[in-house]
Amino acid sequence: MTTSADLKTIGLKATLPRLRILELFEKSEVRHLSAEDVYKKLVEEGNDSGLATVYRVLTQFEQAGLLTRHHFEAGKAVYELNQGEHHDHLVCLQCGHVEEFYDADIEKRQEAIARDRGFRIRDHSLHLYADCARNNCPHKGKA
Amino acid sequence: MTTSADLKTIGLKATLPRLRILELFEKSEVRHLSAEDVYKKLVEEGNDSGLATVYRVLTQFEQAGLLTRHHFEAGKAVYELNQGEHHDHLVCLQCGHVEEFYDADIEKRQEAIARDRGFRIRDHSLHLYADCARNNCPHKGKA
DNA sequence: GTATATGCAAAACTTTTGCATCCTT
DNA sequence: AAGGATGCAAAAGTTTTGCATATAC
Repeated sequence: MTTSADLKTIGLKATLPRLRILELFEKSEVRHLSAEDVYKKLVEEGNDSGLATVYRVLTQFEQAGLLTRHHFEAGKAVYELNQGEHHDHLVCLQCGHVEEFYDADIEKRQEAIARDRGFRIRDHSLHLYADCARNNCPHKGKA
Repeated sequence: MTTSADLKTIGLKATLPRLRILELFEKSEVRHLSAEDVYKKLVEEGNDSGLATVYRVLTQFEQAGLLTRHHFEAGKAVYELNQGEHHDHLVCLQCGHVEEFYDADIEKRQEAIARDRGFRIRDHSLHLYADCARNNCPHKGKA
């Protein structure tokens, strides 16, 4: 749980929109949310909120390291709570479900590849796009 | 080199815009081009071209397997010629230069990870974002 | 009280679509 | 000749920005 103090620590005033957006990510079952997703949820909850503020807050949170931004294959960005542990993404093309994974071997190879070429990795993204199951997508039919 | 015949093979008429765009990718030093990049180059060359056509053609070429689309971290898509050999990308955050690489170990691990979870990989993207060298970016200073 | 943040509306960008005209086959 | 392709303009979708008002400290 993130508190007002945490926001101040990163140099941001603990305003209502910021607290609400953070809480939303912390309580959401769906980890990856777009600006539009966040905006809609805020509106559903009542209390007015502006889409522009959502974009501004998401950007600030990303710069502060609270959220991580991804682009996947769609034309818009999605954000997820940054909980320290790095992971990559396995995205089902059929139902859109996202699973996360971490593989130490892959991480090591990436480091080695960059080092061999004289690069220092700052960030990376690995997305596997796949079909999760035949007709009955376990995440679609939730069976 | 791609010819009119190749376009017909994939069910597309060999029109001037399509031939010009394909040639552009084949002759370009920069492998990754956005729709806007392509459009500008066509305009520079003379002969009128519409941005809408560029988008349509790029999409068709991608569906036909001639081009591959990537999203990197910017808000727009870039395309590159699909020359058969799969590869991943190492992008320099300082100078924007893109190097390509292929690592069999990583490919194998990806397959294994997806298989373990019951997924079948259709596509994937691995992007390493890094700094290529200290001040004198080899690709910036071309030294 | 002051500086910062918000909300609204307008703008900037990327991409898509409708439609009359043009070009390839 | 016929159907698909193009170009223009308008629209749709995402993200940014200007500015007056409201809020946190």
